[in-house]
Amino acid sequence: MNTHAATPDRRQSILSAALACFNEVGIEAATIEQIRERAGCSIGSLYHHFRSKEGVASHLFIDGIADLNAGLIARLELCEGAEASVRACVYHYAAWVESNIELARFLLHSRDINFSPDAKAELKGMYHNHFGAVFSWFGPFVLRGDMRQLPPETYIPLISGPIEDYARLWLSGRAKPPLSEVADVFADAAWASVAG
Amino acid sequence: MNTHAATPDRRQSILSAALACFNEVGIEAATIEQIRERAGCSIGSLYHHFRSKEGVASHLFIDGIADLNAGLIARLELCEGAEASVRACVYHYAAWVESNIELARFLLHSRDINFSPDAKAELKGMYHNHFGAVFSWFGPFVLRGDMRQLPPETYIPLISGPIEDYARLWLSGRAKPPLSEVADVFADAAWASVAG
DNA sequence: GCATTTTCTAGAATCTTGTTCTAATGAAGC
DNA sequence: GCTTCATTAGAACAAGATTCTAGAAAATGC
Repeated sequence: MNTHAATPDRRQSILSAALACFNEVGIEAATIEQIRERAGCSIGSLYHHFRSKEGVASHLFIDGIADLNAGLIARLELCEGAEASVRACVYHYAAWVESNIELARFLLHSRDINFSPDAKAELKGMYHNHFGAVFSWFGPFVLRGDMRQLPPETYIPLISGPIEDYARLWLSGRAKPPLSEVADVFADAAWASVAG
Repeated sequence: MNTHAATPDRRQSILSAALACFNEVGIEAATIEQIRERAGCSIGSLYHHFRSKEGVASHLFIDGIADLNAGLIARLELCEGAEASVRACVYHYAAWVESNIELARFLLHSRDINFSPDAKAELKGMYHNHFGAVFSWFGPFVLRGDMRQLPPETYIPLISGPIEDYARLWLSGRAKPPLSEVADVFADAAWASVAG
């Protein structure tokens, strides 16, 4: 019996297994043993690739946020004008959630990861860069008067808050209409709330 | 030495201690020992009052939601007309968070409690009643045309999503202006998004 | 009042589970 | 063939959640 094959994607299989386990029972209740079994690896292997259970969760979280954010920036750069940009935030969020359901469920469900100092720093840096990019994209629109001037911290809740909240409902099964079907409603509202 | 005095509010002191611990380090990282020490009780006492650590968390969560919801219903009943009612949702949320900061932090931070089947059922019932009450309050406004007709599941995200999102930012220190200062912005947006 | 039952408290013992440690395997380079 | 390094395995360990037993306070019945 080949007791251990150095599968190159062992790392990925651990992440997938962990994602499934976390979504099924929550991060805390998911045991290393469950993840190990599902990934078909040993405890040692798991701890070789990740510092800890939280480490696996952090990775999933950070990679997920990074992908979501990167997609938004890429999409914004194709937009012309304030309204298209604001609406793009909503549509991108909706589309991303629909094509990354499991990951989205994890991201939206788990605000409670005990990040390591490293992970915290990385996340903070990511947010800093992302918000920097987003604000320098939208800044000119505000200066030009295409968008209303509001307390800076309110733009993101106004634009993304509703679709994010709806996504949580939808992912948990408490709302039926798919995101793509209601995205227009939220895009309209987002634009109305920040239009100049 | 009096080894144990049956303090009548032992229960409450456990809840307070747990709330503080949960907010400081998260539910998972908070240990029973920390909670026990802070509450000044024994392990046995703690487990006498609550089924488990999750049981304590569930109680805090359920009581918190119940208070928040009850306050909204009470406030709605003082409102005249659609706009006042919609704005009241926002203002009530803002005011409640500002006067229940610790509890709000816990509620908004912890979507990840491993509720027992009992707690799940109770929560489901609570939501059912609450949404029932809210919808029967707003239903007439929609019928009368004072409010736009939209997919039913979208009203709550539209009205409460932004202020809730902002509250999370504010509670985590990433937004400075207090809720009471920005509540108007969100109330305006909420009304604009559902006005008939 | 006294007896009894119920609620509450205490802390040791247990059991689950996250993490560490040691050893062994395979692949790559020399 | 030898060395080195990444990877895997699983036993050993430790931390912490939960259970268990026993005893004290309060409540209840008489």
